[in-house]
Amino acid sequence: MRDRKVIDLPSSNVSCNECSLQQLCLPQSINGNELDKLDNIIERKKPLKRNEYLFQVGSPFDSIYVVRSGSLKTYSPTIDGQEQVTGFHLPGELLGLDAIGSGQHPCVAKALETTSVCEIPFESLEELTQSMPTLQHQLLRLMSKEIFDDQELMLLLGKKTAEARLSAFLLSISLRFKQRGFSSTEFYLSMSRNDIANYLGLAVETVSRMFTRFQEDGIINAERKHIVINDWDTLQQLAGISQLSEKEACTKKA
Amino acid sequence: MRDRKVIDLPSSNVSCNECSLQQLCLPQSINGNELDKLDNIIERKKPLKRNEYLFQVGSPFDSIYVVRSGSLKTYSPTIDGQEQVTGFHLPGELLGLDAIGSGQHPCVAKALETTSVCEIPFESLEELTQSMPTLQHQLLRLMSKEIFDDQELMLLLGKKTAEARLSAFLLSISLRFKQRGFSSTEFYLSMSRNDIANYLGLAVETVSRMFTRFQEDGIINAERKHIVINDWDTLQQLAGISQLSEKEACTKKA
DNA sequence: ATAATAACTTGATAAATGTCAATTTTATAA
DNA sequence: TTATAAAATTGACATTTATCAAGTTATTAT
Repeated sequence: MRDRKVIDLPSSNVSCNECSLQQLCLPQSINGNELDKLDNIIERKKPLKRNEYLFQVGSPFDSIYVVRSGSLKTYSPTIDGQEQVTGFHLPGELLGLDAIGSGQHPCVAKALETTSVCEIPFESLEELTQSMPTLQHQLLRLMSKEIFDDQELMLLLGKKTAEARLSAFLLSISLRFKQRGFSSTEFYLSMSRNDIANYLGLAVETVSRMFTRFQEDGIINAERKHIVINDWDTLQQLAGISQLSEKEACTKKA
Repeated sequence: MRDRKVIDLPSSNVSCNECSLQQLCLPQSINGNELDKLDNIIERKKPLKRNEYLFQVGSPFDSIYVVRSGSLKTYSPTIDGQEQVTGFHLPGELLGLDAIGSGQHPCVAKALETTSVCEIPFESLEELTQSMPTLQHQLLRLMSKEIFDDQELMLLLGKKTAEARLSAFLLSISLRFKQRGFSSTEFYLSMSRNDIANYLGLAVETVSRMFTRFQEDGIINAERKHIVINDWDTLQQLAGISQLSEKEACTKKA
């Protein structure tokens, strides 16, 4: 996938100003002087290696995080020792918004590959939003989007067949790669089949079978984590969700 | 249930100051002078009758809403003409937070009974939060809580048996009644079995059978919408640990 | 490079839940 | 009130997906 990227992912010390993720991130639609202020409160942490944790369940909530490069999964442990994967997080996406209410992280965030993040201390961010209405608005928008996205997933989990779930998952990933300037038809999945199954509320075996079937039907090519989408239209039909709403929610500016 | 209520639900023209829902609502932890300011931007709408709409899919987003009395359901139409119920909303709970991002309501809000709401124009609210850090913080907290709650539901839909889903649903409703000063062990459900099934990602028939089984096992008394919870502990066990407790429950009775 | 481990795939079987159909009960409207 | 429609329940059956088991392929560590 690396050779297919259209934009460069920000390396560890680039400022918001120079960051290619600006349009997907908090800085969207804030400008020069204000951007510098935001930039000043952001801490750029040293990259996480695969399987390292960004935060654990119960960790005190101090900051929200934005993925700069790489990817993470978040998951909540259940009473009976299982895990429920609640999301995958690609560059430009926020983590930790679910902890503001309680002051503690309700889930674990674990790097799926070498991953670097920006840390945004929440108190400073709140102070900053007091004098920057556009920043506040952007924060609210991003939180709202997360609520909206979660509801889409609820719909998926509640109503859809295994086939539709995997289709929707692949389309979602594809779309998000596209928004980040990568190919939407060929990419590497950083998460395991197990993670995908868990996220979609299915057994690993079911997911594996679906991958095989999609490949047999010529809809995709899947060689382990390397995915090529051959037939976007069929995939959308199978997913049975409105790609419209998804696009609008992601690209439209309020 | 009406004769069991501990607090009075606010009637249509009571101010935030006098409102019994203050501690569950946006005003939480803001005081006198500031409360008046919030109070001033809030519009108290005339009550909705059963089956009337608060907003429709695609309605422009101008305001968020707080339930004063009664209840609503929100649902999203799917591409194939189905509906997915995304939530039930009791007094003190917010609606419309999922529309901030796109500027359009992605779901329908429909009254389940005679229902009155406070309308809070979002622009005014954003302005107000600029000078009221505590109000901003409370808004962020409530949005965060919604994200958190949605993730809980995702977990339910992804991982749990029908038994666990209905248990968790009943416990959730019970808890929310309790927080509002009503009995947590005896209440009326304002939503139909169909709505519950849809919300939980189950067939109506399955929900109906579960109600019957819970009743046979003495866990609850369910006469249509009138619910009495007899055995809270078992219900919690069922909600938490699906596989194990399920077998116990089966051998216990059958 | 090789062994050990983890991830993935595939098949057979079982279990849970959905679907269809019929009936009863409750709610709504004439 | 009675007629009509809607909601809820129950049973029989079908289907999807989970589970169990085995084997294969990749990844990691020695």
